[in-house]
Amino acid sequence: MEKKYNFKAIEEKWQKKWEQDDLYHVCEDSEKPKYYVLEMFPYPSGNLHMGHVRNYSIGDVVARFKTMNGYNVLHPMGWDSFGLPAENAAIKRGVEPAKWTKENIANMRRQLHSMGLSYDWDREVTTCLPDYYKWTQWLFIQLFNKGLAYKKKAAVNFCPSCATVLANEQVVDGGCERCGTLVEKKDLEQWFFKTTDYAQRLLDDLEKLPGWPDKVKTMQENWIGRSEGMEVIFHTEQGDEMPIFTTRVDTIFGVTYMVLAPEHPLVEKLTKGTVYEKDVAAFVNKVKNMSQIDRTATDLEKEGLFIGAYAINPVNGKKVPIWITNYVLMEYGTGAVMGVPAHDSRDFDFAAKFNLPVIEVITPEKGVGHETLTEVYEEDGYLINSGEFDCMANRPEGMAAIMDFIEEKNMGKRVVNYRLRDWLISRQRYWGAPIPIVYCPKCGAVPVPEDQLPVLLPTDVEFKSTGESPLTTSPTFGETVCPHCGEKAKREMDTMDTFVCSSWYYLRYCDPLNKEQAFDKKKADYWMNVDQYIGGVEHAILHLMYARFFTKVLYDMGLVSVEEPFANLLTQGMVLKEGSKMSKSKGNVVSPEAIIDKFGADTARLFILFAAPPERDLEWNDSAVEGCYRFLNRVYRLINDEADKDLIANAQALDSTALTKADKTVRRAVHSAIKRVTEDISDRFNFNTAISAIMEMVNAIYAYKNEAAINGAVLKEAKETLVILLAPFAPHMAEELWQELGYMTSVHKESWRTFDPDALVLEEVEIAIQINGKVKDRMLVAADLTADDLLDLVQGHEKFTEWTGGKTVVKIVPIPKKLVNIVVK
RNA sequence: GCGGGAGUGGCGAAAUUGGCAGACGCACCAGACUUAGGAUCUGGCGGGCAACCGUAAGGGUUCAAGUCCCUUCUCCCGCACCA
Repeated sequence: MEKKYNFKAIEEKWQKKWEQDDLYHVCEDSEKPKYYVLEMFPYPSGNLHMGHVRNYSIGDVVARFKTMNGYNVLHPMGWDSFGLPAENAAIKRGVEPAKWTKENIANMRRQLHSMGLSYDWDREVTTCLPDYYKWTQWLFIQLFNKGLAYKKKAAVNFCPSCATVLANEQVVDGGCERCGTLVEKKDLEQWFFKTTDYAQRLLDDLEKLPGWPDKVKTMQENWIGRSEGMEVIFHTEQGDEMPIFTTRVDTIFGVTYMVLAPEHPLVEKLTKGTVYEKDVAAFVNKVKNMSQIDRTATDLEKEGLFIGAYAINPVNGKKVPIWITNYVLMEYGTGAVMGVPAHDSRDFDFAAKFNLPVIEVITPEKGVGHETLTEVYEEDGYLINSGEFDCMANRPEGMAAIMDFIEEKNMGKRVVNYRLRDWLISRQRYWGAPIPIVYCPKCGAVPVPEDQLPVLLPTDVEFKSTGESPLTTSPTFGETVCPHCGEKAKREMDTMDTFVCSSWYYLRYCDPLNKEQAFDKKKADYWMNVDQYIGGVEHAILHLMYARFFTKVLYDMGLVSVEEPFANLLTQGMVLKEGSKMSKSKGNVVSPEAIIDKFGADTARLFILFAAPPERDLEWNDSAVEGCYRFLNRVYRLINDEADKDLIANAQALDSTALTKADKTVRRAVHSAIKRVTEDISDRFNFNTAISAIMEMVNAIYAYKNEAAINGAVLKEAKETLVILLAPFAPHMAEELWQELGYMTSVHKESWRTFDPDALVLEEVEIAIQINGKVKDRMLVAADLTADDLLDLVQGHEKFTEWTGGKTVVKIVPIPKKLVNIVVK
């Protein structure tokens, strides 16, 4: 009776055994090269989805492959477990966030176990547990002490009806998601990290990351948004300084008006007590209450209002009106802009709408201006109407000359501006790491001393549907004493953005149980940086930028020795069904648990790796999953074939000088599979082609078994190689079959095989005979023929005139092992 | 609008350095075994009767183009008035 592939029994058996043997536990080991492979840790929403399965399958192949190649591999897993969903569950279902999160983690951990992943679970990290967030708080204090954490007023979304702060995601069409009331902007004191201090380094060091996709680097580059320009100080008629930022100072003689952001402090000052005051205030109010999204939408109608004041252009003393508009942002530059309608399309539209004058200062032809400019001119050319700078090329000479002029006269200076803003980390929420700050009436904002950490989240809180932070409902949390002077003091009520927790977890994995420090530097030095980071592209900007920022800050403090956390980054594509992302609302979700139950984890893993290369989106296909299941069955039957047992048991050492043609053919398949799988995993992460190489090898072994004479040594080599190559992809099946082949040790501790180049050598190859690039014939020739040999062979061939059809031969191009192209006329 | 990526059989895809397009798999078709087949095995499978034609469309370079260059189109992702 043939053995049946009982995946359930096999997978459970080996998962249990691996756990008992602590097979995936690692320590620092100076004898071996280290390799740190990391998948982005999940938010414990309750259930694994296919995106997770894909992410962890990829990571697991890399981890197992590197282990088999002699590396000491760190492959950890944990939980990004603070965040809003837990709090919402508390409000909706009355279950405490801690309990809800814990149960979700338990369930997802069980699901991860059922996938047979090679994690060192002794290093599990959970960001919502005090032994982790203690160090998140400690890190906050380090940043605070370095002046990198500071407080300032910032606008938040506020629902006046619910009297609560809303996250951006809770604002729907400008209204509160709960009650629909129009959301207002409210200024609150909030904590920030000074990411802007690191803008230039975050930008420059992208060049040190050749192992990152260009796409991600470009996204980060754009997000940092460096631009070089000038800050020029205009003055109002009344003498107030009004600095502006421009990248086009070459057009400064063309200024015909100025624009301020509605929030600009000068707006109120300049209009107070004038006839413009009321209208301006109304305009400002209207713009302020627009959501950030609406406000920055490109199709937003440009609105503007003259505020009754004038500014003086420092370069020519010209008096120009000051306006306010909805498209100038207070957060970028200085919140004030010069309007040059002739050479900026936005300014051109604005001037046209409000009938403002246009002065041409750049022309395509030297010294020749237009009577009137009917359309914006944004190209380069020659300066005109620009005083002493006339007739210069606007760039680069004109630009440089005007910059020098302005700096000489102290009217402004060259500056670099970034779009990157400081990172707002305050959340008016409960389920996050409390910000470890105490407000003392005497001493001000005082960090909680290290020996008093962690600042624990209180449990005596209420979860109300009004949306106010539950932390504020605790009768015990807020009141404390000042660590400095011992007087009564109040605790900070805000918690940290969960992105703070996930900005350093890769370091905690290096030393997860440390009670004395966030991590031991020696251990971090051993493991860091992460050799391969794998995750969804949706984290391309925020998470990856914050993690890079943290690493740089810690580097500057001497706590780590690397300046970049992730040497190589793989961004995986989405898992789709019927062309769109799996989602509950679309009802096209395929549950990993159901698939594992029906076909086993090995099949699920194999399919998800085989169906597409990892960066590309992957279309789920039920029958293709069955195909992978059939393939594993085929492998199972092949290795278990009773007929081969004696042959393999009695096999002599492989004698490569005494092989039949069939022996050589199957060995070629085996060794080229080793070559291809090795290269596909290590150089390209193309697991799909690696798997197809294994499939071809299986086909070749089956073909070999039909031969009259089978060499036991060759068959043994083939079967063992197959199991080893399959081990990273289908770990349970490989382990089972390795045992079936008579081994008592784990296949996952086995050494990866190297291919024998001699086994790849072909004696004969089929080449194509082309006429003018079209294949006319094929012939079998010795593989070692040189180009000259080929030329002779073809020219002297009996079919030569048949091929050429009697036409004139212009030339013959022989390509060894490939083809011969005969060019005729 | 700007930036990035993609477009190859009925489908997922492969072609790694310019060298025989479609490996591998799914679906489908035929056959074998079988009481039976949604198991397994064997064979076929881009289009066309053929000469030939085929990698989004058009042009170019080359002995040779899916691959290089130019033009255009479509789709996906990111950013979105950044002065």
